[in-house]
Amino acid sequence: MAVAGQRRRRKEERPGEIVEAAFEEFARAGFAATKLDDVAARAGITKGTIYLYFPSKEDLFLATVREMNRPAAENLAALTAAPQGSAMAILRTHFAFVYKHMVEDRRAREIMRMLLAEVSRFPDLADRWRAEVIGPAVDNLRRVVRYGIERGEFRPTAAEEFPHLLFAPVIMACTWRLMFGDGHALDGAAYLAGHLDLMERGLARGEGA
Amino acid sequence: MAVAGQRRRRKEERPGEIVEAAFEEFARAGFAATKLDDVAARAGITKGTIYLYFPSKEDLFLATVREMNRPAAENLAALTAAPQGSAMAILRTHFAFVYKHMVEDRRAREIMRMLLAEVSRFPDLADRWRAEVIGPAVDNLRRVVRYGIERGEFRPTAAEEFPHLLFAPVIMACTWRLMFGDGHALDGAAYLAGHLDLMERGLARGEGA
DNA sequence: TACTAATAACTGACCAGGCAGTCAATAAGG
DNA sequence: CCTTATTGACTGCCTGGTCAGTTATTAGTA
Repeated sequence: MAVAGQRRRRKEERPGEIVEAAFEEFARAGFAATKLDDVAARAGITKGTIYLYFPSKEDLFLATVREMNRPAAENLAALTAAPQGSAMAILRTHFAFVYKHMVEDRRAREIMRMLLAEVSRFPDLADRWRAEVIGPAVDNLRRVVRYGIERGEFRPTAAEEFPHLLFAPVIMACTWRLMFGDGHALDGAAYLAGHLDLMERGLARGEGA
Repeated sequence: MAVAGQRRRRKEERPGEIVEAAFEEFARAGFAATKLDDVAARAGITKGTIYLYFPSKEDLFLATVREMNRPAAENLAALTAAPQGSAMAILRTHFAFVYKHMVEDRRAREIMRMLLAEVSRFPDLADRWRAEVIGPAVDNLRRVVRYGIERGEFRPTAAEEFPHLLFAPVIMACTWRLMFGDGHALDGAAYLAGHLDLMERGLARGEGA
């Protein structure tokens, strides 16, 4: 938010500032209800300036979602190393990381809300998201489950076909918080610990097998 | 969708038909992007008639969400009977039911989308939904878990504090389908079976305890 | 250093179209 | 023929998008 009054030329910083402001407005009100004048005001500029950098409201929205997704896609890459050691230990650190980045980070949550709300208007957005973020995440998780099974640490379960079952509590916490606000947030260490505990017992090879 | 041409007076049926049409339009486009002319056209009437029965677009939206929620709230009541027999058996029938009504029923899914998308515009909507639908569902689930623990069938787990952990795969399937469309739907019998299997092993009292 | 010219980032006033909400006129039905 | 459900044309506001003009900044000149 620039100081009012003085006019400045800042070709380099503008796009980022506009996207940042747009994210806040789109997350709050949704695509249709967001006014570009409000976005401009939040970025400390006027509506005309937005059109110097983005050809239309739709393009601004697409750019915003893509930009906000970038860190998720990048962080994901760090998780695809070849597994070694206890599979359960890998899952522990994996989910600790995922909670940090999907439940506690407001941006990731709001992206989910925006995508859910606007899929009908931007159909390819969800497809891209699946291809670039969610798909790899699922594959990654599946790899760890397989590794655990091969290693004799886990029994064979549907989690191999549907790693989503393991991931589900993350989405639940995410959705809960989106729906009922930070005040009723569900997570915290106890929730994660409970998730991991149930998962461990659910996956573990039985004592007598 | 009435036949075009003839004009009819149907005071009794109108509100229901309008709400039905409004649901389709709101679910498709969201609150802000929905045009009352489109709702009217879908209901086979004109915009003016809507205002005979609903004072504003916002009121129509509220009525729509409330109306679509009614079956969920009613069905829920059937599940609150005093538990008896195997706790796991109760959970099985419970989740079979819930999948039918939250994942396979398009309406329930779309309601979730609408609520998620419009919470910032209708803050009390989510609160009411929590108080009347979700809250009781969570309590109900918690009761079953407690019953299983008291009965010695389940070990004490975080599922007592967070029944959400058990419910999470439902939300996951729901969200997945909302996001990626029926074509990529995740559910089916295998998913539910896998969910139940992991849950059973996760909750079960260990062999040697 | 000071002054000028050229460039282009930025503004703000302005349309044009769209849509929520209104109401006098119309016609269905008893 | 009287009541009232329904219509559809109308209004006023709102907002995405435009563009001629303004001004910060840089390059060039003395």
